[in-house]
Amino acid sequence: MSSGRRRWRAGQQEEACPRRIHNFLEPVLLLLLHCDESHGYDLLEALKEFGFEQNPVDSSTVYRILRSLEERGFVTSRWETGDAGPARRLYLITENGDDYLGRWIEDLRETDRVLHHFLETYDSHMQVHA
Amino acid sequence: MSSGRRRWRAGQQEEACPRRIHNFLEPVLLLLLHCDESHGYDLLEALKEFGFEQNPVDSSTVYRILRSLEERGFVTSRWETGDAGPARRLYLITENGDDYLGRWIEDLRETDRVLHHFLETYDSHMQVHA
DNA sequence: ATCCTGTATCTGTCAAGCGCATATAGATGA
DNA sequence: TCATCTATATGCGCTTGACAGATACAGGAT
Repeated sequence: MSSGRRRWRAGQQEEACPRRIHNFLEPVLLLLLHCDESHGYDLLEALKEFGFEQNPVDSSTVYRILRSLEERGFVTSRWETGDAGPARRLYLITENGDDYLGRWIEDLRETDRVLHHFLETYDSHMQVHA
Repeated sequence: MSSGRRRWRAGQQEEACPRRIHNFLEPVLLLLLHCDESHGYDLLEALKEFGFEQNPVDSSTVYRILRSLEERGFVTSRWETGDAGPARRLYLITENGDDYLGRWIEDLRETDRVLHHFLETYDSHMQVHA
C-alpha cells in the first residue's frame, strides 16, 4: 500500500513538489519554532499549511533535521514526560537559530528572484515562438 | 586556489545559491535549447544570465544533465567537427523535451507559490514579533 | 620544438539530502 | 488481547551535485 504518496523522480512524469527547494524543510521548521516551542510530531502536522499537504513529508526527515539543527546550536530540546502519551522532545529556537533563519530568508529571496527571472524568460520566449 | 567558487554546505554560513532549486539546471538548459541548438560549453556560458553568475556551475554537471536528457529522449545530439577547435556535440530539443519543459514550468510555478507563501508568512510573523 | 592558454567533452569519487522501511514504546479503546 | 494513535529513532539505498582530473584540438608565445 503506497498510501497515496507521490514520487518525483527525475525523468518520470513530474508533479509539483514543494520540496523542489533544497533543504526547504529547515527554514520552515525554524519559522514554526520561531512561532512557538514544539515537537516533531506536531511540526509534521503543521507542515501541511506550508504546501506539504499534497506531498506529505516523511517523519524521519523531520526528526533528522531537528537533530541536525540542535547539533549546530540553532535549537535546543528538552524531554516532556507528560501524563498522556509517550514522551516528546520539545524544541526551542535559539538566538543563533534566529540569525540562521534570517540568512535562510535572504537566500530564499535570491532563489525567488532567480526563479522569477526564469519564468518570465520562459513566458516571453513562448509569446514569440508559437 | 579555490578560484572564488562558493560553497553552500548546510550549517556553515549560508550564501544565496540559485541551485537551491533541485535539478534547476534541467529546465534552464531545456529553455536555452528551446531558443537555439547549442553545445555544452556554450550553454555553460549562457547559464550566467540565469542567476549562475555569482555561483558558477561545474561543467561536469552540465554535460551529465545533457546526457541524461538525451537518454530520456528530450534532446538529440550530433557531432560538429568544425574547422576550428575540438569537436562539439550539438544538442537539439525534441517535441518530448518541449512537453517535459512545459511540465517543469508547471512544477516551478507551484514551487514559486509555496515559496511566496513561506516568505509572506515570515514577513507577517516578523511584523508582530519585534 | 615546447609550453601555455582557451576550447570542448567526459569519468571517477565522495558527501549530503531524502524517501522508504522498520523498530520501539506508551496510551487508549474495542 | 489486539489494533490504533501518538511519538521518536535508525538503517538502507538512490539521486544530486561538487570536486578533481583525464583527454584532446588549436593558436600563440618562448
